[in-house]
Amino acid sequence: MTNTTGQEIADALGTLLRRTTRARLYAHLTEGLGEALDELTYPVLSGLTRTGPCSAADLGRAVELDRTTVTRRADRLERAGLLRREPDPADGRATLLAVTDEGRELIQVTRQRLAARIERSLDAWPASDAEVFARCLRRFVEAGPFAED
Amino acid sequence: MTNTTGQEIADALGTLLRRTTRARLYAHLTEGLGEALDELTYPVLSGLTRTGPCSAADLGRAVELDRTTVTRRADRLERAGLLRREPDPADGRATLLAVTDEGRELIQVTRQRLAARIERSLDAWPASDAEVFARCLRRFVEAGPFAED
DNA sequence: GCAAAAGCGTGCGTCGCGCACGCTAAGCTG
DNA sequence: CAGCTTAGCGTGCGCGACGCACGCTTTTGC
Repeated sequence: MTNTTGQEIADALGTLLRRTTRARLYAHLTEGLGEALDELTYPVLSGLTRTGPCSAADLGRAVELDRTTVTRRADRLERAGLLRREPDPADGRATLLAVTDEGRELIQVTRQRLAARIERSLDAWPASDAEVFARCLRRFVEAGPFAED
Repeated sequence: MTNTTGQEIADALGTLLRRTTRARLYAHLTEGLGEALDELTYPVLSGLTRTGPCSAADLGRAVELDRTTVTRRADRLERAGLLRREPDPADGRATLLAVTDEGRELIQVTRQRLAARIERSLDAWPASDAEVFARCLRRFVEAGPFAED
C-alpha cells in the first residue's frame, strides 16, 4: 500500500536530517578552510553565490534569515576576505554583497568535498540505480512537499 | 559519468536541507499542538520515543545534544505533561526520562502529518517509482555518506 | 520641493547553550 | 566495613547569536 511508502520516506528523511544538521558535518566539510566559514556563515556565502550580488535584505529573504543577522554574518565573511561590500551604483542607499574569488573558491571546495563523499558511498551501487535515485531525489525536491510557498 | 550524479545528489540534498531546516516547517507540523512542542523540544521528545526510557545523558548522546541542554528542554516537556521523570529503580542517582501517553500521541500526530504531506506530493508519481525511490532513499541513508561514526 | 518610504548599520534586551560547581549515590579496594 | 573515587544530576554564570527598534541617509511619489 502507498501508506507505508510515505511513512518510510518520512522516517528516512528524519534520520537523514538528524544526521546532517549536526555541526560535525560542517566541521568536516570546512576543515582547514579558515575560522570564518562555519555552519552560521556558510549558508550566507553559499546563498550569495546562488543569488549573485544583491542587498542584505534580499539575501535575507532568499536564505530565510533576518536582515540584521545577514549583516553581522557578512561582517565576519568580509573580514576574512570571502565577501565584498560595494555601493550599489543604481541606488545610493543600498550596498551590494558580492562573493570574492577566494570565497567562491572555498564554496566550491566544500561542495566538491560533499559531492565526493556522496560519490564514494555510491560506488557500491549499480550505476543505473544511482542515476535513478538522483533523478527521483531531484524530482522529489523540486516539486515535492517542501517546495517554495 | 558518475561525477555529475554525485554533484546532482549533493545539490538536491542542499536545497532539501535548506528548506526543511526552516522553523516554518516545524511550525506547520506542530500547529495547534501546544506551545511546548517546537523545533527545540521536538528532537528530544522524538528521540526519547526511539530510545525508550533512559537517562538525560544517554538521550543526549543519542540526539547529539549536551546533557544540560536535554535537561532544560525536558523541563519544558515535563511541565507540558508530554514527558515524565521517574527515579531509576536500579540506580538511585539516575532519573529516567519517559514519554507520557499524551506525548506519544503528539509525536505520532506530527509524524503522521509529515507522512501525509509527503504522501500527497507522491500521488502524482507512478506507484512503482515512489516505491523505488523510498527503497533507494532508505539505502542511501542507512549505508550512505552520513552513517554513524 | 517636501513628506513618506526604503535601505542600512548598530545598541539593547532576550534566549539558548556549554562549562563548572556542588551535591548525592554507586562502585571499588584494602 | 570504611573511605575514596567515579558517575549522574540539576543549576548558576558567562558567552554568543538573534530580532526589534532606533537614527541616519537616500530614493520615490505626490
